[in-house]
Amino acid sequence: MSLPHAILTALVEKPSSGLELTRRFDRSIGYFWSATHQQIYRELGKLEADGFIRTLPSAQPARGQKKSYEVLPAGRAELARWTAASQDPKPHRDPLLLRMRAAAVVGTDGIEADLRRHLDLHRWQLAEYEEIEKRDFPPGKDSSQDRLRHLVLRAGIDLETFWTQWLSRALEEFAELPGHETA
Amino acid sequence: MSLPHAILTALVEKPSSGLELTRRFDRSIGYFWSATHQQIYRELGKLEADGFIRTLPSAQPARGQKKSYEVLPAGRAELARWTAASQDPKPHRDPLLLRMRAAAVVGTDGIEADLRRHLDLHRWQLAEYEEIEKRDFPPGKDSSQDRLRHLVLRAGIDLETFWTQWLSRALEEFAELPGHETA
DNA sequence: CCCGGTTGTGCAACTAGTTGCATAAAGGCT
DNA sequence: AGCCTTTATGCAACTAGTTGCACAACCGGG
Repeated sequence: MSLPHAILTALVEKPSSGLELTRRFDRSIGYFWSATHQQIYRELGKLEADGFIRTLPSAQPARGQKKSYEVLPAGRAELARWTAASQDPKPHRDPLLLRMRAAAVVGTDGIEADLRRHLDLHRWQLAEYEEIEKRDFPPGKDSSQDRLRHLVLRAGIDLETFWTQWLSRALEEFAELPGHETA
Repeated sequence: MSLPHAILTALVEKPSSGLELTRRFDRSIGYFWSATHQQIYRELGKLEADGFIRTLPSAQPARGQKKSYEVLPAGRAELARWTAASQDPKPHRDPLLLRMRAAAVVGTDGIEADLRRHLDLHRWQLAEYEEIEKRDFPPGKDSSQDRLRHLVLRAGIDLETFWTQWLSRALEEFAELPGHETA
């Protein structure tokens, strides 16, 4: 049940319309909580019905018209409650590790190319994160808010670093496996 | 669509009943692809209907009776196909990072205790993985299968190591935040 | 011998997330 | 004016996963 809170967080940071939220999810919050525009619109409806957000008075509500939302005090309170509440970590689900395990029993034929592709994607994501770090967190920018946000970004950077290293290692390992095509 | 393949992998490794599979998921495959017994039973039914697995002839099928399954050639072929097929990485979803970001806007009150709890859980999991590594992958055990399985376990170890480090750092960071209770 | 706990299998309802498509206004182009 | 693309919002159907419960056989103790 995190999507409504992801949206509340985004809206507290800055009131937005559904599409603006969708774009912001693609760029920043979506790095650790992705959502499609359909999910977002549906959830905005629920949040409004619950009295957590409201449409900004200025905009007239018509289909195809921009409709911006802002967080109400009740929404902020709910967000604070959820943030402080204890939550059990959900078990991981990683198809790539699963495939590696499957490869151990049915053979590694064909998986290598995809591993390379994933490696490229993770390298690309890592570069993007490092770009953001350089841009948004230059030395000196260390208010409480900045420090916390930087911490979150660091998690992203470290995770991508892990994946690039792990995938590199996996590919090296493959190269040493008997029956490997060295051409 | 990974659960059926997770089950096929487990069954290729060793034919099992639904409950045995459930237990094995709790111990090993579940570390990166968790599943409840209900999911497993449902999926076993589908896999049987698809002709990928069959019940071992010996057992008589009655409710409350053990019913073991084994993988048929078609199942093995499907597993090989899936393993080799290219798959796009699914976007992450991490509630803890989301909460940290929310904490940046609504304050860190109350989240610290849960962070400590998570740190303990990750430390515990890390210790378990290291135990398994010592037990199952002593030096010298390095057939192709062992190397691949070890690689998967290494991913688990490295990820837990990352989380323990990140959480420790987050807690240090908190201690330096203005308004932090030092008692 | 029957009663309660454990083992094993399973259904049904619910929740969350994804996919595909529909609708509407606005702006440019000819 | 008519048409095409882009921006913006939204519904409906589907898929995957979770939760709660039910049922059946077996096994031990009083």
